Amino acid sequence: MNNYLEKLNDEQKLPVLHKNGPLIVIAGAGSGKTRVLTYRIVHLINKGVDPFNILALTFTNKAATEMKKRISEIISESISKNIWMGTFHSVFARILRSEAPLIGYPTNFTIYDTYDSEKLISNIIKELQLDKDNYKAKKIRNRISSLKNNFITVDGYFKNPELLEIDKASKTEEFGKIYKEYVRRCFKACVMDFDDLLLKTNELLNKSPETLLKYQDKFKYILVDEYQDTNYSQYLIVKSLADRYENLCVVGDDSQSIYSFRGANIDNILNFRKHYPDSKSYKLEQNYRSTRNIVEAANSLINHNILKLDKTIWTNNNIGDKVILNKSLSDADEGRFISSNIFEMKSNFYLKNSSFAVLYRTNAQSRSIEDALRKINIEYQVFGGLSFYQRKEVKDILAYLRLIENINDEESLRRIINFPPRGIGQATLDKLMILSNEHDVSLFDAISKINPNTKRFSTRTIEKLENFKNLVLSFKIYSNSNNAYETTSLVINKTKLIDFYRNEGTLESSNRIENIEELLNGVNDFIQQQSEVFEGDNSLSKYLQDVALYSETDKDIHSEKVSLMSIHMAKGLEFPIVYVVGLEENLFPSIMSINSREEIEEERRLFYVAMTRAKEKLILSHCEQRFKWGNIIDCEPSRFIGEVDDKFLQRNNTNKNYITQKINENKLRLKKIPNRSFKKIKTNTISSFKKYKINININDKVYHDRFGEGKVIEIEGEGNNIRANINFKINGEKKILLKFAKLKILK
DNA sequence: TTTTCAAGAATTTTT
DNA sequence: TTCTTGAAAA
Repeated sequence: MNNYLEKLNDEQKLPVLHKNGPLIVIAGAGSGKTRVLTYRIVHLINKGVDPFNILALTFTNKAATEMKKRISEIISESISKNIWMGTFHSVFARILRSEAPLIGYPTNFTIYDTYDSEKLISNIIKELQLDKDNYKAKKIRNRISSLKNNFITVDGYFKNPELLEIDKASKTEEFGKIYKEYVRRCFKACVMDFDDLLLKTNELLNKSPETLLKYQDKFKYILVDEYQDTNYSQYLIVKSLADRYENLCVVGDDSQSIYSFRGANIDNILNFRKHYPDSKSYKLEQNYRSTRNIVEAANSLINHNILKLDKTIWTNNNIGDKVILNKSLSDADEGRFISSNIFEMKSNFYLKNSSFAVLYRTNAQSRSIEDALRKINIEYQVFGGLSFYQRKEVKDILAYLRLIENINDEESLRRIINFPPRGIGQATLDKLMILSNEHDVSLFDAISKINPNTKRFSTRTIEKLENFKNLVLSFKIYSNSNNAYETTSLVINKTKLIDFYRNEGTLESSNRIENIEELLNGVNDFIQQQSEVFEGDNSLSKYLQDVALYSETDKDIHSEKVSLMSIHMAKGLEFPIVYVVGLEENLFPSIMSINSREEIEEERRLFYVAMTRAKEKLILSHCEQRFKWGNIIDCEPSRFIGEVDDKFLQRNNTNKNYITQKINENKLRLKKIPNRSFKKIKTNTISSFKKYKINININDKVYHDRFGEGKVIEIEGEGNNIRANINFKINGEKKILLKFAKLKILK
């Protein structure tokens, strides 16, 4: 045990040494917040607190892992592993896994993500025969989510005249009906959505005083990171758990509250002193991360916000370069500026790709940056957007797995009952739904309730349904005595999904096959990890639990790649060189937020977060025109640019070749750009493709790993789509995408 | 029931 | 532009 207290400055030491009772730490960007949390936990343990009695709630799983690692380095891993640490969602999912029966749920409940919930809601809207122009599934889901995050149940909704009035005014009088049915269906399917993990935890703690007491006694010390982004439900949970001992430590920065769309309530942090009158308040104001220019530029921006706690962030660091402000003609131009700038800096300062991050307001903006980086072969990694686990083929296989685990899961069943096609269409599904309501059983169990005499189903259909049922049941039995990897392999083999995609033979299906293989590798990694953990659990059930709460923020940053991500995703991270792109009105601040002062303030905080990610250099960028849905749109510079004090800015005037660039760009646009509708996971396949491109000719004899020996008949397509029609000796004629095929040319 | 095709809609951030 | 949805054809 080294002397950790020496590694803290005076203002950091105070909250670490604070003994019992509530405390709040207002920690400016880059002020060593994680360090304080880490050392406070170490200090508590040092002073005799049992690690079993500590609960630390973080914003991402990665942050938890990171903190655990740091603690392990100071004290031993055998001690630190006993601390409960994780996101609200994962910690309380874990608790619900054992306590769910107390609120009528089984322990093997499935967790729905946003997409699943929306699907279910849109089904309900259809069933209730509501006008879908008025009742948009997405909006309804958001509304349900925000009610749940404010701990307003269905009953609470119907008892609240104001809420009813709102729905009446917006012509969605039936909202309550949808909410009620949604909750009923989730319950019936043994499903919780993200918001339920918090809402049901509150229900559990309210309903069962013994359970509340049990966890109050267990978690004698509670620490909450990123407190500014907690919602009301989370506030309630923390409040009930901390009620007995009041050893609650919350850390956050009101200037970095950026999740109100997810229910985050900045009042939680602003009113902490009111909620806990006996609490002590500490401030961390010294920034260790960024140069003085960056810190002060960011300060000058955030000073435009009215709603904030009083604090002054300062730094002892070097003054550094001024913040660069770039103006480009178009989004493509902006991409080119960034890629060439990265290239230049890399060679001037011997930097790794991982020193750079490009941050944007919306995920869609990554494309122009990706294109530009790809063109000059700079490796990059995109975070967020369509994540791996949201891809169709991956979700399909997960749906099989989830159905195996929880046979009542309605959405998973709907997803795969006819995929790959087995002749069970909408009409059959509708009838099955009626049957399930009649007998009050799940969709899956409704199959067993079919009575051949009632003639609702044809014999042919009954047979198909029976086959499906038996297939799933055989998977289920197999999974009881086999691990997650073996079960997943079995599912992939028996459903012949890879063959299904192989037969399609398109570039897209090749991509899908790759992703399925990637998923299988992921399951294998999981098995490996579990084998290294004491009493590891390699069951399907454990795997699904892990996957449900995995998020893009948990993804590792690759040391040889430039990071591309939304600003939201960049929270908590830092990079030597940061580009913030698309600083234009209606984009940043978003067009959705320009109508209210509060929302503009949140956008400003978002920009503040973006700026303070940078350690050495910060480059801001905006364009005059942007390509959007096939149209060119003129863009005004963001109001935020003008709010950064000019003395910290240096305007970039490198774009001398405006006109030639514009002409070239238009030429490019006229040329049909190859279809890029699928995002790549592995960026390196592109470069390997280039090598193949030229090598193959008609009449070449080739060897393919799967199909064996064959002869090239024709070559067609362009760019990424180049395909060779090959006649294989054993497998016959097949179209192969050169981008992915590992072909050997035989002499 | 499945496949195909055309018209229409959508554009914010995520556990 | 790209994705979704719905109707018509097979």
